[in-house]
Amino acid sequence: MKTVRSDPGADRPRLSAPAGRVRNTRQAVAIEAVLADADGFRTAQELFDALRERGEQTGLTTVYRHLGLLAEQGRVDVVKASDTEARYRLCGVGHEPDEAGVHHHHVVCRVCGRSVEVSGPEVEAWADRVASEAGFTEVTHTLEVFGLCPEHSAPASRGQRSS
Amino acid sequence: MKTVRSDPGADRPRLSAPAGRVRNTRQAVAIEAVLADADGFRTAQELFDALRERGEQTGLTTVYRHLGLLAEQGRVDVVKASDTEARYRLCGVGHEPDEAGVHHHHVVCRVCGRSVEVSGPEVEAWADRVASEAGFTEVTHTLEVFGLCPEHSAPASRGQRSS
DNA sequence: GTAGCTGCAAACAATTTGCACACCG
DNA sequence: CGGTGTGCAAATTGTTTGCAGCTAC
Repeated sequence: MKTVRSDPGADRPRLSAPAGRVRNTRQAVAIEAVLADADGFRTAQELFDALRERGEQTGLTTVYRHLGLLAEQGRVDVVKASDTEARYRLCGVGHEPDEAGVHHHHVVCRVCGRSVEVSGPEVEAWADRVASEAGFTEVTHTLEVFGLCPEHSAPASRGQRSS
Repeated sequence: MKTVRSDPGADRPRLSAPAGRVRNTRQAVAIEAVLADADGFRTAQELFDALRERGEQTGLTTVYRHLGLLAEQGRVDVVKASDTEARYRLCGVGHEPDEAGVHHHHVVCRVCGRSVEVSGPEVEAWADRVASEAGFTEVTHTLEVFGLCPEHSAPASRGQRSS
């Protein structure tokens, strides 16, 4: 299972590199860059691959390490698309050291991994309510929505698309 | 040479062995039995262990096999409590070959694994709505709620989380 | 009697960790 | 320079698969 990614224009302008507390190493910047470049969720392997395309021979280990670090800091969101596949994505929302990020969820395209960030107060409330009704406390929840983005939606009953 | 299987006669407590398509083997019955006995989510390992306690020397492989089979048939629900841990639980709701089961979610206790089944039409609707608004189709979602059941909730100490 | 189960061990895939070396600051 | 970041390879873990024998029907 190899996703053939033809990334046209592998040229990447220097975007922000606000490492913060991590050393400003080439790899750290590259990883955040490739993460920022992908507006969808990607697996560590995909990121590693993308990194290589850029000419950055980063090690898979390092990718994982930074991914975990970023996730811990709340700078990336993680979803588990399948049993053994975790997908990461840069998260631009506030992430105070204390905050750990605002609670939100994603609608992820099953084909391209592109995603939309959504905050659903109703869902939070619902989860809290049903759990409380059952006598549960310290309620947390995980929620991910998957689907096909407009670009990859199969024409069902509307007009068929030529391409 | 395999394990000494003390099978005095054909002593088979038929609790619920409506396998349907699986052979009515001792292991199949035992697995469903132990699954039915546990009213909470359990890992394959835990089930395997419980099986042993009953004197059924079932192999871990077989447990996984039946678990996967049952999950495929919609007779068990699966939640991924952690990255690499899947937990299974018998599900009593209808499961037509076409239906694939009624969509529902669970509130799972982080301590004992006990769970409550909940159906949240609101959430389904919400997920559908936000996804549609984003132009997504073929929407599916995964949602699990974790917490502490009344039995494991701290009655006095309210501020338990400090980290 | 035969095809489908069972189970042990080896295979697997994603992720983590140990350890030696390179680089940032 | 000092310590942190890096990377290769080996270790881990939960789950799957191959294959020979056993069992249900």
